[in-house]
Amino acid sequence: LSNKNNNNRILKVAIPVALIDCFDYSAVDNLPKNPIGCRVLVPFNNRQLIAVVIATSSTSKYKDTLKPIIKFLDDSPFFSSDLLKLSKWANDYYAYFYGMTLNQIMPGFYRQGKDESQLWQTIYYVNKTTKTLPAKAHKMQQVLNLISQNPTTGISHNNLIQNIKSCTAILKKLKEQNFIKSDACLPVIQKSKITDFAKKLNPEQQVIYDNIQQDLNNFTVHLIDGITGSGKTEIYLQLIDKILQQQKQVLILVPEIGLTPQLVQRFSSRFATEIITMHSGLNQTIRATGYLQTKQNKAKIIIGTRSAIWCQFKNLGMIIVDEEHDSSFKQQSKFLYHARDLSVVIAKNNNIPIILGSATSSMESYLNCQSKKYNYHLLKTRATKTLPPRVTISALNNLKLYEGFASSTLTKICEHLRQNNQVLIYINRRGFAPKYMCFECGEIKTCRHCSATMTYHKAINRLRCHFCNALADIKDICEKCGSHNIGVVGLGSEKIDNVINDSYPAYKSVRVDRDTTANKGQLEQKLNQITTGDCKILIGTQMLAKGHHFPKLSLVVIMDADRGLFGTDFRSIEHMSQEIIQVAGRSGREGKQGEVLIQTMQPKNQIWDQLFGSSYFDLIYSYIKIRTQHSLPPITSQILIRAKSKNAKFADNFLEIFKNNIPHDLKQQIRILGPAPAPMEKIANLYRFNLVILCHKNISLASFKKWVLHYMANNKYAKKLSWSIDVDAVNS
DNA sequence: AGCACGCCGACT
DNA sequence: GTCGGCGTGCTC
Repeated sequence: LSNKNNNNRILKVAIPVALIDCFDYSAVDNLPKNPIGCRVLVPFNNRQLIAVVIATSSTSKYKDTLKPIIKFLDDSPFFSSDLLKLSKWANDYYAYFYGMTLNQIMPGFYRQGKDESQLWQTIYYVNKTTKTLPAKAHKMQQVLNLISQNPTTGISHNNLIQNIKSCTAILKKLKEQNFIKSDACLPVIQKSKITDFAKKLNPEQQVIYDNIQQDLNNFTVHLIDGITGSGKTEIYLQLIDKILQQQKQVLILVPEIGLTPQLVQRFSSRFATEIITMHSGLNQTIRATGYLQTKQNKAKIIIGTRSAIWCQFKNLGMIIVDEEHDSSFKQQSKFLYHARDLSVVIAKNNNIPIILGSATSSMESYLNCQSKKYNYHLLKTRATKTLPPRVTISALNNLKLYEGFASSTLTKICEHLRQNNQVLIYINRRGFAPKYMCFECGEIKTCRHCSATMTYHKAINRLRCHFCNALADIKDICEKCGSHNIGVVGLGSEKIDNVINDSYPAYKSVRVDRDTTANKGQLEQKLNQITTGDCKILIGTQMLAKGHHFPKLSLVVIMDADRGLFGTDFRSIEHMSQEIIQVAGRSGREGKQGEVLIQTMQPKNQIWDQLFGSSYFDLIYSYIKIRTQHSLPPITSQILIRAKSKNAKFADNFLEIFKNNIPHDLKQQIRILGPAPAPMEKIANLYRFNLVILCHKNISLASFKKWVLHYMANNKYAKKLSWSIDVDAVNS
């Protein structure tokens, strides 16, 4: 083995720079037994960078100019061959630079060159000894007693200093005098305790469970299309149980873990096993520890957000992607991967089942079911025997509104509150009012840096841009025409909150939006207030629409359902449908039938019938027809090429020249739209332009992507603006 | 990507 | 005379 290594002393490494080729270096000292996948520190230009060995070789075309590496950072591969294979595939599919891809998927802790020894904890154990401590050594005795309480497992340093302040010196003394010994190891995951038991599945759930359960040892993709409250999670839980019995690991992906503490709680109350969470809210050390625990097969259930797919599983048995339609599975910067789609690749590589679940499944998944790539499972009754909510379409036409509310809406809210139920008022817009307008000349205050109107925030009595966060002072005179007839237009969550407090002073309300709920602690506290029934009226933006479970909620009011009906993006009608179905699903659980009230200026629009009169599948099917007519995704594959620059013309020209440079043979297979300004043309002083590439689904774009990457890496204008290649973009 | 080098204009 | 703007080239 070492002979073989000696003949392959040239290392091909992937370096985190925007360059396509890997770089060759010579290795001086002994190589690790298996160098491929190890991190190395290399000299690069005038810098030192952390790179990853992806191959060894006996030759290099840079033979004469090879530099030696500085050192190996691992003595065994940090990246398994499985992860190298997956990341290479993802890198090529999403058209990125491999060195940067590897850098991105590495936990921050390891990206900084640290290694696992820095994650170890010191554990103290008692030594069997006949010696006794001096009678006066109270603190020593106290520390020793605490350590003695855990004779077999020992007690960690961290745990000790939490219990007894500043005992480091004492510990040292105890160790010197042989009263205790210490050992270093990874933190142990506390097994969760079972406090909740499996519920009997209803016939519909049972059929799905049986179907999936009969083939748990092969690659299969299942879509569970189940309305809110239909009991998808119970099916997941019972399937997970099966996988755990096989001693295998389970990965559960959720859109935003910080927003769903209830979900983690639900999982940990059902299994006596090692459960960890993986998301960006954790600090680097905790995250790296979880990563290692997963790699060592010590973590059995991994609940995480999109980045959790880059964990190295030892014995993965199943993947679950909850709320699979959610666009937060798509990374929006740098390496633009889709965690749901890559999960399917991971399942395939591991020959294991994967379950996608949602009440508002994505078009992509429906299409894959239609083409029999995925297995389709429908859950159409609520598991708790609660009737689906009663839906009222409330026409606002020609009505005199009270601060955005129809009087019938206010009456309805009263009715529900009197019955001691909770009411949710959904307004997908934060701030007090989205516009500040001159009623004389119609001038609307826009952001200096963005092509957006500024939102009035009453709490600070200033205008704020929701795209770049810029602030502006209120002027009581129009800058354009000098009129004093100037003020706010439209509704935001802050205003609704004010109106509700004035209208229903007897009932406590809570507002959940990014302005009032900046950190996770606040959200959890507010969710608690809601669950205990302390608050009667909930006012919220999207934050409240996702995945939460409010047992006492009986009425959902959707203030402004028309927004999104005529969006610029071809996906906006789909997103609006998902949003309304998701928020409507919050009402009526635990046996009570809920009610949903939709305020609209378009009561005759057929969308309301489609949304609530038929299945979500039928609705999506009607959208699919439209996409088919226009050859839009997901009927076709799409690549979005973005360019942004301080100079609008420059970004526009850049894409135009790019378009004209596409080789003829590659042009044959694609359709090009644009370049055109992005829907939000200017954000933070940068002008954004898009070029859309569309292509028939069964034509490979691999060579096109490769060409684009080469073009960008070698084009001198590409360095003067910021560009991205977004494969399967979820927004424009 | 990120950094050095080098060329040019505008300040002490 | 020098500071710093950014255009260009290079990385095994």
